[in-house]
Amino acid sequence: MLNYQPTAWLRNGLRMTEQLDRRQALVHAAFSAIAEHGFEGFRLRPIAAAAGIDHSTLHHYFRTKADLIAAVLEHVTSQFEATMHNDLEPAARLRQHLNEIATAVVVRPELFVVLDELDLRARRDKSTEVDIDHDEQGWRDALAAIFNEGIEQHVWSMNLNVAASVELVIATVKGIRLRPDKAESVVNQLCDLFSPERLTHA
Amino acid sequence: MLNYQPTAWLRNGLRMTEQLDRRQALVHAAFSAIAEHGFEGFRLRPIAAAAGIDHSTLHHYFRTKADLIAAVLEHVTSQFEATMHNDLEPAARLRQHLNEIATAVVVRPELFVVLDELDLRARRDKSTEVDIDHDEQGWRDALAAIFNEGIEQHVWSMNLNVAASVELVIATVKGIRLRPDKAESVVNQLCDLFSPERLTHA
Amino acid sequence: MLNYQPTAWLRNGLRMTEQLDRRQALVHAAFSAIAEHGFEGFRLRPIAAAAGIDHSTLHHYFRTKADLIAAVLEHVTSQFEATMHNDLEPAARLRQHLNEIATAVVVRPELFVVLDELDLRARRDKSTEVDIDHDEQGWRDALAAIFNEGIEQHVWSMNLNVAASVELVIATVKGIRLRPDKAESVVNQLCDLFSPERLTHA
Amino acid sequence: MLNYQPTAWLRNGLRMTEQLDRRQALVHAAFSAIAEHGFEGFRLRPIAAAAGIDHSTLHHYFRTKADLIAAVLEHVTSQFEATMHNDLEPAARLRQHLNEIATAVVVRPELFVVLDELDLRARRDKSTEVDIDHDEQGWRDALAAIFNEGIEQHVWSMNLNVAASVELVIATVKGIRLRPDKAESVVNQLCDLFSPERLTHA
DNA sequence: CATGAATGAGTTTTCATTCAT
DNA sequence: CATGAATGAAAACTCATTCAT
Repeated sequence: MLNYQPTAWLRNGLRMTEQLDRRQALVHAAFSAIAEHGFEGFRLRPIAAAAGIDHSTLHHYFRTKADLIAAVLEHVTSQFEATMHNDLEPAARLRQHLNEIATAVVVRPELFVVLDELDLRARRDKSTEVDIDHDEQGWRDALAAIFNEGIEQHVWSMNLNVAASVELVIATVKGIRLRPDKAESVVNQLCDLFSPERLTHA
Repeated sequence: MLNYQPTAWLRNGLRMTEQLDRRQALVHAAFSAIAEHGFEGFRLRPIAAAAGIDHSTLHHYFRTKADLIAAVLEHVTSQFEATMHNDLEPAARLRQHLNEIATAVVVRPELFVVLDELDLRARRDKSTEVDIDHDEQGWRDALAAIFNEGIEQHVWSMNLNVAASVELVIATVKGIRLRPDKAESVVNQLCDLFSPERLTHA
Repeated sequence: MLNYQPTAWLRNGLRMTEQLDRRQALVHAAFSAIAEHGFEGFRLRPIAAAAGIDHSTLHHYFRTKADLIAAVLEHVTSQFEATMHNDLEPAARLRQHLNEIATAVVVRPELFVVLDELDLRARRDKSTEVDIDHDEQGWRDALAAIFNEGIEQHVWSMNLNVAASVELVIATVKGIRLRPDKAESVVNQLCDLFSPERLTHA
Repeated sequence: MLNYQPTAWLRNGLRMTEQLDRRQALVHAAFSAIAEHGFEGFRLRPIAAAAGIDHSTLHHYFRTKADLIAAVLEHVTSQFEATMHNDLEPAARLRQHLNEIATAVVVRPELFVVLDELDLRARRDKSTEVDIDHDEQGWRDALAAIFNEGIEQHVWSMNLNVAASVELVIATVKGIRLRPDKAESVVNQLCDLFSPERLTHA
């Protein structure tokens, strides 16, 4: 049961499309181009054209191609200020969080496509790696908090390997990013496996 | 508990580096180049140079860049004739299979890096998509067989969503592909969640 | 009796060689190259070099080779805004017109060489064909006007096949284009055959 | 009234298609390729393929591309051993000859297309020029004979400029080569202009 | 005679970037 | 800010030709 009401982080994304200055227009055009053609086919001229300016003018806003890519990366990570619902109990919070992600994968697939391109790129580009890692750490911490709290509240057994569970969630989300049609069922299956009724009895 | 003894499929892969003709040399060079620089920086001249031939001779073996990429794709997928241990009981088979993958991610990370590049590329290139999908379907079927057999043998509850479980496993593996250091703990955590002692009591 | 005073259309052509901007310089260089080596040996690099620019800069002015050829074609056809001397009586007008062409063949043979190359090329290139045909139609009409007027004024017999005569003139001119040394005598011979004193008595 | 019965020279051409050895097959393939794509697009590989051999084997038969072209030229000129009907009176002979050419232009247009390509090429290639000129000289002589005989027999006035008339005929034929649909009416018009009834009275 | 492999010089075209205006 | 012009390095690909087998 996907919730098509975009959450805070998605509204944030949509709001950006209004009142954007030229710099933002370029970042958006670049973002879309990467989503569509990947970095392999990422060229500056079409970006400038999409923003309605000459391709040499683009260099006024971004000195080099790398600078533009950095801006796109920043744009993408800024979209992931996910809202954790701290009022919910841990298991529900995990489910809610994963469902929001699944929804986002369906509603804004390009965001995840570009993220994947950046993830792959991070292997060759240190600065990309740093930014991505920083962003990911926040997520990692939030997930760890859920599990730790759950263990504290005896929702989950003390034997639960928190670090491994966090990485499992992250890996699953990353693996499902490019398959929107399967996102919902996969996160549900994962939540079911983490379901307290089952695990606490173990 | 990583098993550093490469399995059949990995030995196969390693054996390939000996006694290779020119065509294979080119595929290998291309494979390595993609592993290192991704498709973004994938150029033909260095490939030819690495194989010790003139760049125009490369076109004697592969008419176009796309042809070479197709050969790389084939090379990569041919490495994944994973051995399923059908003698083991389902849960152990799943664990064994995932452990082998985790091992492979550590031992031959480039294989998974290139696979990831191809996965991303498949979004823009139909023929890549077809080949990848075909390959993935075999995997999907093998995993489904594990779960179905497990349910039949009452290892897992009849309520287990087989399709979703299969996709969860696949997503997890894909998500962990680029993080070798976390591969083992993540697959173990996933296997634990699928562990019969827990699920059958639910 | 060649008249070496270039007519309006030739002067126009000669004037073009002064004060030309880069685009024109490229068209001129291309024109000369085609005149000298034909399309068979027509390469872009020497054109750029002749215009004193890098060969990549050429693409700034003409996106493709075909674009440059189109510009050459336009340049060539623009040289043929032949002046018909409507004040003369039909037979004299025909003679005058053909003499001007004969003169031009001698004075600017390259123009006719390139035209011939384009004529042959038109067989394989639709857009070239369209432009050439359009240009030729103007000529055809002007010639038809001469003959029709001549018949009206009883200079020529009503039995004169106008269409065939027009085509005969055109064919003759085309056939003589590459033989400047024979141009004068051929057009004179043709005019003599069309000479009224002879034909009206028939 | 075109005569669609091929004359000796055409039958000759058709006979060639039977019992041809590999060398001839290559020449034929080259001829067709030039007819279709001109020298601009004339490549050896497709020729070899059309003859069913490897492209390097082609060099066994023709050391260089130029050698193959020379063979094509020879093939083409060999097709023009036009039969002059010396039994006819001069004017009829001219008409008969031109009609045969007009027919040929319609029946075997490729022959004339290639001839035109060669004509243009002769401007840059001395050996082509020599062969073409030699061939043309035979034609020139035959035409001159017609006119001279005609003058002798008082068919045409002594004032007729034989050389100019010969060139006029040649120019007309060359000019009409690429326009088969107009060939008949043009040669008829030319013959009419040379018609004795008219000219002798002048 | 036939071929597959190899080459080297060359083709058009692209693209990020710079710079003068 | 904005642009058109220019560049240089490089891209993929082509092709006539040679040579060993």
